[in-house]
Amino acid sequence: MMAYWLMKSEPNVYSIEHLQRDSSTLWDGVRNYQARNFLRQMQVGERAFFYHSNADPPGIFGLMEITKINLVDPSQFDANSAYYDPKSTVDKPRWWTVVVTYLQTCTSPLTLGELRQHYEPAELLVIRPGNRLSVLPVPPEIALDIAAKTGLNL
DNA sequence: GCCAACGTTGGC
DNA sequence: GCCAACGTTGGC
Repeated sequence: MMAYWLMKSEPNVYSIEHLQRDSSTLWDGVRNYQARNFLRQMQVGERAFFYHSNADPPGIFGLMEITKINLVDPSQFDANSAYYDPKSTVDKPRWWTVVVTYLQTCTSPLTLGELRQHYEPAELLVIRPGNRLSVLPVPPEIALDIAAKTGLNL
């Protein structure tokens, strides 16, 4: 079944504009087991909303496609990386990720405040108070509704 | 296995 | 910059 996702990035580190310029990128650095488990569920061709976190305003700014899956995140082995994990080994990696490809930038972004107005925290995990996951599923009905509101073609 | 201390996330 | 929420670590 086709699933929809939401993936967070801080725009001063890596924004939807960066992804548009790069076309594709390896989504590395996720170091939370629950988020990693969602990454491992992703299938080629699925869509993910690009969410700007720690931003003004925070919200959904674009759309991308999952183009490569089940990749070992190389930054876990790189002692010079901020994402280095000394407990991870090449034989037993802990962290996997995907490659995402740019599809679209929102004609009108959906801010966190607007998401809170339209949806329920029980349905849309990103608006749950205290939520800290950087990779989250979005129920298909909500994904379609978000696409309609933001001018994105799923 | 418990839990206090600590670190990180991310909205405001 | 503050701080609440939450995950992880490590002593016991």
